[in-house]
Amino acid sequence: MNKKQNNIKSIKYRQIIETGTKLFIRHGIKRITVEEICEEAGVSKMTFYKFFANKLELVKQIVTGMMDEGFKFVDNIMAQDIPYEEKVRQNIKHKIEGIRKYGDLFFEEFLRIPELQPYIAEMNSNAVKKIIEIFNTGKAEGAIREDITPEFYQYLLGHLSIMGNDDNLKKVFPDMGHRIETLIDVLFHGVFKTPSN
Amino acid sequence: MNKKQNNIKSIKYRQIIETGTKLFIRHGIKRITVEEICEEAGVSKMTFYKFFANKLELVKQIVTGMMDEGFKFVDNIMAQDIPYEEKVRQNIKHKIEGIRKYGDLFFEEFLRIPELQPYIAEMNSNAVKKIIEIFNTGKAEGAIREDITPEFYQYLLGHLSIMGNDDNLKKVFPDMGHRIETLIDVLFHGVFKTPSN
DNA sequence: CTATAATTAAACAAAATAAGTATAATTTTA
DNA sequence: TAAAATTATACTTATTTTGTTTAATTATAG
Repeated sequence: MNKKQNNIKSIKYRQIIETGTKLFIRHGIKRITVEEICEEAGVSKMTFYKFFANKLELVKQIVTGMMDEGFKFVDNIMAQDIPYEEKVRQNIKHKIEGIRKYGDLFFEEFLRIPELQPYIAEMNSNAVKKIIEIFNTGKAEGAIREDITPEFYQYLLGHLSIMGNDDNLKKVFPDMGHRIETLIDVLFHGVFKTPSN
Repeated sequence: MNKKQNNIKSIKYRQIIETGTKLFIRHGIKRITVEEICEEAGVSKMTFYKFFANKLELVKQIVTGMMDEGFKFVDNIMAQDIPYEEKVRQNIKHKIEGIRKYGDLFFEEFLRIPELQPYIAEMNSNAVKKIIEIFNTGKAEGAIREDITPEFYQYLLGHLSIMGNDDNLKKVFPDMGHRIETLIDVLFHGVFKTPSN
């Protein structure tokens, strides 16, 4: 009746997650085999299959972990006593840094896996909910212009992300921090109620 | 009787070589499939197998091409009218740059492929021959100290290569050019007959 | 110390992927 | 426009990967 397996976040589990993440980032998902992850993580195949039904379940849990971390970060920022605009800026920068850190290879392959489409849709929905939540906070605080709709806000955020990772823009602003700041300044100039408008 | 296939270095052939090299450098040899190379190179599988019996034959031809290019470079340098010591310096720098450019992944995997061991041994033997040839030129020109043996010369070169790619040394001398210059200065100080000795 | 849970190692069948070939059709090129 | 080069497709065979089963080993809590 001793239930040690309740150490759900056991050391082996974390080793698999970390190694999987590392290998997926470097080589993409399809190139990496379960056995490879096990060897690199110093874990037997049986242990892997104890925690994950298959490779795609591992992928899901990695992404879920990333999302959770992201939500936690957002919540921390939103609880701070700083201007709303500053909160949004920090959130955006954190998100884009995350995308950069994990690289395109992993995300782009992840998004195209047919079996994962329902999961991806749900993650997306969660993300949108969070964005709307932030948006509503801004509205409530009177920090966002009245005529900006949530849809347009989302649209701006999406394009900010695309532009922030654009290779041409990287040539113009090589430093990521500066690039993102500039993009926020330009794209969100008319969104926030600052002294200037 | 028209023999177009005598375009041995045809455009398709070069595309396969280039794409294969690129993919092997990024992901190593074992992870890359023949079909993947074909797709990326815009070439059908049949064309691939016209030029190469299999993936390892492609690997061989890539390495042979690299070696040939290296030998050509050495011959050019040696034909120039510059001090012997300067020739050796340029050759060493070129070789180490080559190793860096192709990265560890490709070379390390390449060197461990069992089926390629005879080929590797031959390439090695050719390389050693070339080194000895250069050494003998130096001896003939009186540019190398009398008591330096070819074996010791080779030993020094080998360790120069190892040290030039050492991560710890990279922290001390981040710039590769400076690092190699310094190593040559120190390790070969007693090899060349310079005004100072 | 000892029972129990956790992990491993090895062997294995089934599934999936990759290799390599044969054929006919299409495209290039001279 | 005819020969050569290339492709597309379909296919068989080989190899790799998956996921499971089993028994043995290791770690741990009481």
